[in-house]
Amino acid sequence: MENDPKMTETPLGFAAHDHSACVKFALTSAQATCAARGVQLTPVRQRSLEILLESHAAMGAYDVLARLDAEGLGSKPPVAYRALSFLVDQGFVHRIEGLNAFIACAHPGDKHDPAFMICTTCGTVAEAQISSAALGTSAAQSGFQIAQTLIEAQGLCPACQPQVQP
Amino acid sequence: MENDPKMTETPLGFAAHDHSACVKFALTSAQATCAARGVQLTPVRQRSLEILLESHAAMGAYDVLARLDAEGLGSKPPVAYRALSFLVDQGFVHRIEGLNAFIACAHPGDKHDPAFMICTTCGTVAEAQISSAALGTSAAQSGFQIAQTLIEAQGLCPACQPQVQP
DNA sequence: GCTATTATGTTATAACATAACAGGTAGCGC
DNA sequence: GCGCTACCTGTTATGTTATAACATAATAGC
Repeated sequence: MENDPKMTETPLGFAAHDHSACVKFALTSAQATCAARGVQLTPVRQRSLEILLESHAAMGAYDVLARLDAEGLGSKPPVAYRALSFLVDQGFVHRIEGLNAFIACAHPGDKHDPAFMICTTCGTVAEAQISSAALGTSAAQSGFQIAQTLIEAQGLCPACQPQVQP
Repeated sequence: MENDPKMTETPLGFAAHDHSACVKFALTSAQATCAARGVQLTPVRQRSLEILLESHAAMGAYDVLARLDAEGLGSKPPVAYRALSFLVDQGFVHRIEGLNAFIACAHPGDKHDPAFMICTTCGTVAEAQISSAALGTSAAQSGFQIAQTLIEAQGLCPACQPQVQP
C-alpha cells in the first residue's frame, strides 16, 4: 500500500512518478487505440495490460497467467500468450528477449522500436529513448534491410549502484 | 561439397569469404587464448565450437547437441549447455537472445559486445561492427551503469531482398 | 599417491511456448 | 429469428529451451 497516490517509488526511467496517472493514461490510450483500429480490448486483454502496468518491471508470461488465474480469467498458457501477443501486436506491451519477459510500453501510441535498460540487481526495466542510427548506418553499408531492432542493456540502475559517498 | 576451397558461399557479413581459413583462424585463436588463460579447450568444447564455425548461421543448443550426440560426445542437454556456456564465457561464441541460439564469434580475441543483423528469410547472421554510443549516452543521462549490451536487428540480407531490376 | 579442482555423465524437472481443435458469442444480412 | 461469419476463449497435448542436483571420472599440484 502507498500512502501518497503521487510520486510513488515505482520507477519509470528509474525515477519516481505519478504511477496511477501513468496507468490511467496507458489504459485510456489503449482503449482509444483499440476503438480506432476496430479491435477489441477484451477483459482478458485489458486485465493482462493492467497487470503489466502495475509495475514497471518485466514479467514472465506465466507470472501474468498466475494473476489471471487467481482472478478466474484463464489458467492455461495459451490464454496468457494470446493476450500478450495481442498487446505486443498493438504496441501496448514490449517483449524483452533477454529475459523472456514482457513489459508495458512506457509511451504507447506511437509505433517504435524500444530500447531497454535492465537492472540486474532489482529487475527494474526502463525504456530508453534512443535511435538506432549507428546500427542503421552499419546495416546500410552491408546492404542489410532492417525490419526491427532489439536493443537491451543490462547493468545497474542508479538505486542499485554501490555508493561512493554514503 | 565445395569445388573451390576459397570464396565459398558461406556468408560472413553477407559476403563470400575464405571459410576454411576463417575456421582455422578461429580455432587456432581459441586454442591460443585457452592456453594463455589456463583453461581447457576439451574435445566437447572444441567440437561444439567447430560445429558452430561450420556455418555462420545461428544454431540452437539442441541442434548442437544433436551433432555432438551423433559423434558420441554426449546426448544430454547439460553437455551442450555447459560447452556453449564455456565458449560464450571465453568470448568464442555469442548467444543470440532473439533466436534462443548461438553463433561463433566473427572476430574472437578481443572482448566486445556484439551486434547482429539477422536475416528473417535465410537465417544467416552477420556480426556488425558498431558502437553502442547512443545507448551509452542515454544510459549516462539516467544514471544507469551498463554492464552489457544486446543489439540485434532482424530484416532482410542483400541476397533475400526482392530485386527491383532482375 | 593424495587431494583439490575441473570436467563429464545422468536423472529429473523447470520454464517458456505453441499447435490443434472445440465451444461460445457478437454482429450482420436477410 | 436464422444462419452465417469472424473473432475470442477454453482445453488438451505437446514441443522447445534451460537448469538443478548429484554421481563419476579425469587432471593438476603438491
